[in-house]
Amino acid sequence: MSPSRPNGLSRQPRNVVSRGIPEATVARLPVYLRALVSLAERGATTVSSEELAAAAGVTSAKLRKDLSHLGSYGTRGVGYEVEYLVYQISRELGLSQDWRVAIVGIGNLGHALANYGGFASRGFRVVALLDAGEVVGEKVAGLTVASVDDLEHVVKEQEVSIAVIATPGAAAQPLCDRLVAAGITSILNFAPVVLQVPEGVKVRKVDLSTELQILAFHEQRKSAAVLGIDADVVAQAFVEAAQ
Amino acid sequence: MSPSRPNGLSRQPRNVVSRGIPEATVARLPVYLRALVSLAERGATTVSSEELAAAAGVTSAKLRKDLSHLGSYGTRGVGYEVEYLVYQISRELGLSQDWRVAIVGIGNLGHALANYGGFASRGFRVVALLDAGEVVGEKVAGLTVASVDDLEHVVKEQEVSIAVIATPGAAAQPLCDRLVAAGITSILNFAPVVLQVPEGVKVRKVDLSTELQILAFHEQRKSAAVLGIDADVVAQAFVEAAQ
DNA sequence: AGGCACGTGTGAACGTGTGCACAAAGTCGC
DNA sequence: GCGACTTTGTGCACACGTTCACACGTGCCT
Repeated sequence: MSPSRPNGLSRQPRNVVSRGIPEATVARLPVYLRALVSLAERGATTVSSEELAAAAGVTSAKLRKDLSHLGSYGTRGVGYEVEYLVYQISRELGLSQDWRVAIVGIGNLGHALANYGGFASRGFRVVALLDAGEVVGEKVAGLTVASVDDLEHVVKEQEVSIAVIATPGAAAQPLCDRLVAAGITSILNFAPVVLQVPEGVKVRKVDLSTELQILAFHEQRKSAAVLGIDADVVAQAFVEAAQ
Repeated sequence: MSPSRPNGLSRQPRNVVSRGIPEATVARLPVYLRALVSLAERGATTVSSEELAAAAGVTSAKLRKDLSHLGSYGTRGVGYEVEYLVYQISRELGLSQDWRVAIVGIGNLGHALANYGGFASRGFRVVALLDAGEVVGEKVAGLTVASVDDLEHVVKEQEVSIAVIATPGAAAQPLCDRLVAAGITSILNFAPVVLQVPEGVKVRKVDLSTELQILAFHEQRKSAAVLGIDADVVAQAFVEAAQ
């Protein structure tokens, strides 16, 4: 039964990517990028960590540490050259190439996503729309909606590398399985379910009601705090009253 | 010059709320809740940490630790009673009360959000839609779209406690300022900008292209790894070629 | 040319989050 | 009722992330 194995083996850091860049930093790079582009449009040529941090909503120390993971792209006593930094972050995020995106599920949200201009702006091109309903055959945002029956074919034909799932919850998992089988390894999921995928497939989830629930939690705490009430005590009383 | 002050003072933990519950745990509670409701619909009355964890996409140890922050609601040797746990998590998240939500910006995304059924399901009620364009006066999802000119009035009249911003980037900050001035302290932001808000106001951001960029980063790394190439080396060569 | 002001890059300390492994606590069968 | 089995709740160790504070590089001014 071997009660205490040494088990110091097979430990691979999963949150740190390759030889570099912590996950938390990666998640912030897009924010920096947007802030930089915005600054560039306003004509700025250099920017200090303090300024950029303010624009991105983080502290300057965090920003500097994040950027230091990409290399030493700043100049001491001056700051960072905006254009050069835009280039470096874009490159690191892989935005030099064009990513071909398919949207699965053309309901309200799918429509909105298809028409959303923000995709094209930075390296993302929506190349396929898929649905199972009456929308099939219609033109949406310049593309004809294809049937999910042809999913495998469309994915291969259009060389899709990222899929966006915007279906009702029940349809998401089966479609996800088919996408994975078709070779997709990056999925952005808007459906309110936790997708089960094999190792090597990356899923990111965007969930509206989850976000609202987190806000509600904090809002509730605030209300209780204003009244000078310990929320836990209230909760306890509530439980007892309910019993 | 006092080279090393002890400086252990005025340190208040900001990520831990009140007397309890770590932020990371709060972010997962909605996921557990959904998994539990789904299980309940399938007729389950009790569930083990192992099962629930699988359904929620986390490890069982993490789940147990998360739930332990709410109290001891499980039974050793058996598991958790599904219905009771649903109740406890709902209560903790503040879903016992109805949250009144306003959506600002009724474009493609605003439409989709207004029609999204997932809101009503758990304590969230959309009570106001606001826009500045031609949509004003139209009926969307059973509500008449009001003008943003009346924002302050509508917020007060409808007792809005959470605002959702779904406008273009440029409009977001001014509207945010007005919402905050009108007393809103919880905002869900879909606009592609970092909102600046005073202390005490909680903003959560959902950003489609940010998510795609994070996926692209990992996808890029994967491609390079498959080819047996160190991505950093490629990047370096790329930089040199560009100079 | 030399000092000075400025701002980056980073080592070290701290706090938060995760994973392991097991004792405590409960149930079920006999 | 007692023992074997199951599963929770948690102490501990470690990994990750953030913050602090300052040395050092860079440009500017005299």
